Amino acid sequence: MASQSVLTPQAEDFPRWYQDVVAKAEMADNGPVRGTMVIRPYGYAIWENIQSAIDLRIKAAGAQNAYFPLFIPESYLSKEAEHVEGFSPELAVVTHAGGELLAEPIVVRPTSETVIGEFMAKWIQSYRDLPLLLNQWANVVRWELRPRLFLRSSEFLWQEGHTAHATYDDAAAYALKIHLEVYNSFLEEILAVPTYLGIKPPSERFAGAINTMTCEGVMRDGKALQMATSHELGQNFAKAFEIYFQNEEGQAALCHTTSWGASTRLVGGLIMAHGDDHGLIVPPRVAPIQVVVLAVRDDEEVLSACDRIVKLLQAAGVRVTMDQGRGSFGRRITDWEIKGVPLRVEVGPRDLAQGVVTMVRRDNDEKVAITIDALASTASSLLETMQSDLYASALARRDAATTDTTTVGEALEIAQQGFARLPWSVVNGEGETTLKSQAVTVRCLQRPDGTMPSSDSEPGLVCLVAKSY
RNA sequence: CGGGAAGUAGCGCAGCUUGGUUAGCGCGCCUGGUUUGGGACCAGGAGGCCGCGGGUUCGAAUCCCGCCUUCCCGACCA
Repeated sequence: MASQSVLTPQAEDFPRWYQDVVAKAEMADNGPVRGTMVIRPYGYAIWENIQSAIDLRIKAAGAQNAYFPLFIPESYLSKEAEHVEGFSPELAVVTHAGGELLAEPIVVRPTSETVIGEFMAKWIQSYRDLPLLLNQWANVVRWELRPRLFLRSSEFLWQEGHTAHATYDDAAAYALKIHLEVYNSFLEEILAVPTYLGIKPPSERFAGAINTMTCEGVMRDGKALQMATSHELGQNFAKAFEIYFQNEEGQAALCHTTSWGASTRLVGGLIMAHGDDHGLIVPPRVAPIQVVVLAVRDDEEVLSACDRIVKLLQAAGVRVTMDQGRGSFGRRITDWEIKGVPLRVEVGPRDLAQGVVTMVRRDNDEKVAITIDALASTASSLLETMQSDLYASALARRDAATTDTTTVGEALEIAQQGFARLPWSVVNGEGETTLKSQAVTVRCLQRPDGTMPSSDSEPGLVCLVAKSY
């Protein structure tokens, strides 16, 4: 019997589909306070895999992990004018503690440029202390008016990097290095999500930055999702927090700082970039479970074969779990599909009689019979194939969702379903206002060949516009 | 934060208009049995401060007020 769908089909109602998947795949729940999120073990396991892949790259880029406090004096925020202006609407402020009204309110960090700036000033004495390359894994709070699990929650988890450099060039180069070697590398190689790399137009810049670089993902409904950002902060924060160093000539000089972050939003991006009507599709390299070994029936011969197979896969370094064969077969398949486990190994009497197992790919439902001898090597290579196939199909969708155009009017129409690419000179100014009035924004600026511009004033830039999450 | 809709068992819902036995149904869950190659079946069972607080009333899931939460559309954002 053909199963009726468990999830709302994407084409019928994409946001509903998203919520269904998050709930049914046991990724997350809403917390009791509006906008808060409970991340369930399966969702958290994915996040942990994301974390370790990003952390590895951050360390390779030379930054060190540290931890700064959740509570920030309100006065710190005010030290950088644009920064405080950008963040004050979404701040959570503690006014009472220990049963008393506080003399100075305490802000729950929305990001940590300010506290870290304060300590950079203290720690940096000479050019020999530079560059100072820090990162922290933390939770932050930004009061959200329209929350969505993983995509926008009032409290979320992220990594925020903060660096100080002696020169503008060094700072700009480092922010770009993070953008490419940490974020883009992670997105392509691990999350299998192709993005548009570019810089934000001035209107979309981080509050207090002189340049913001972005990785804009294309979701399956054609909307954009900012998946990671890297900022050049110039000397704005250095001035506000007096981050000076003594240069080789013995003179005092202001540092140039950067900051960059990626959050639990990546989990939402993964869901919306790869998922289909049957549920999640988790790329093998981030999948907490890469292979599920499914006993077709609950009998001794089948189960002991499954046991053997699990051990073979574990020995080959595959993250594998076993489904004991209780309950109906179809039901169990559906459940694993919703969770997006890349490979399913079905083991039943019919397979065993022929000395094989059936291996099924989650992304294209392709089934192959594999001898048990060849199982581990086939699984490993199929996982790698799937990883690159997922990237390739996401890339094909990205390109199919993008249309070149020349006018703001056309761009508006295209942006109802996807991305429009057009000259920045056409949009810059009034065009941007027109787009915004219909919830369409400039996601990023690029050179015509798709590479990163060095600034928004470079001539001949194109922009990508879309609706966004 | 503005406009709309909604909150009844884990999930989806009926009941509310017209207040009145013990608040129902489907799925899921538990027990036993039969099953098992794409959401199985039979029998039995557990599970409810009807979102929270107040009011009206002899009596409130039902009527009134306030708050909280969720969803959709905007403005703000990783």
